[in-house]
Amino acid sequence: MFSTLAALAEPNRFRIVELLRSGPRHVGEIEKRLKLRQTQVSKHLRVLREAGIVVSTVDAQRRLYELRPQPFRELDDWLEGYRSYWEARLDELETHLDNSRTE
Amino acid sequence: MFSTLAALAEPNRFRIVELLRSGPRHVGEIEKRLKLRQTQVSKHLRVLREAGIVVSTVDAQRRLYELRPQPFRELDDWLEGYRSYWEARLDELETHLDNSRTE
DNA sequence: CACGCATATGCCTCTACATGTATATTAATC
DNA sequence: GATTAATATACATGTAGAGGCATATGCGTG
Repeated sequence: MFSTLAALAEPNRFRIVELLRSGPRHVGEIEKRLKLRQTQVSKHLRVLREAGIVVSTVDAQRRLYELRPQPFRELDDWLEGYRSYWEARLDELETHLDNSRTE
Repeated sequence: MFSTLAALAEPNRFRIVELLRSGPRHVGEIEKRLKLRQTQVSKHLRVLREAGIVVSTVDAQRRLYELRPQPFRELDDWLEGYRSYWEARLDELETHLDNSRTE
């Protein structure tokens, strides 16, 4: 869970994930689309791979990267525990806090 | 969104959030329950506060910290965009990837 | 108003990580 | 088999962040 969150917390990795949502991509595609250096892309993909967020499949001399659903499911499962919490407060719109808020 | 993810990616902050899920707590309570130093707790709470994950209300010389629902809703909304993605693959169980997986 | 309790902040250190540059690896092509 | 394309890795550098320690701030109580 931590590795998932940490991986997604980095802006460029987040962009990569968002791009991969539209379908698998080669490293070179990611590089061009997001205007990143090749080494940056490879390194970020490594972090994403080690976090289980993507998998790569060999495609000739290139590699195709693709999202794995599992970490997203896990995140969703974790959030599930908070859903009751925030849904209970939907109507309040947090106005009861705005009065005495510190910041 | 990044500040939310970054805040949650830190293990001790994650524990604080998990603790607060059961209800608002004072700093001292968090300190004892999670066996952290007071300054650690205060600093982590600051990060969580700046990320909009918690709010503090003054309670005499103490401060009561409480979760805000909004960041969780935002995370959920973001995940929503991936739900169709992973639900489409629920049946496959990713077996089609295990064959050629690189790692 | 002096003291004590609860919490926040400043400073220091250490480690982790993001980037850049150079180079290694692997596969396709001639 | 030498060359080129696609990707990965090693090394160096800068910077942000987490923890520890000391101290400041704020509030209540005597």
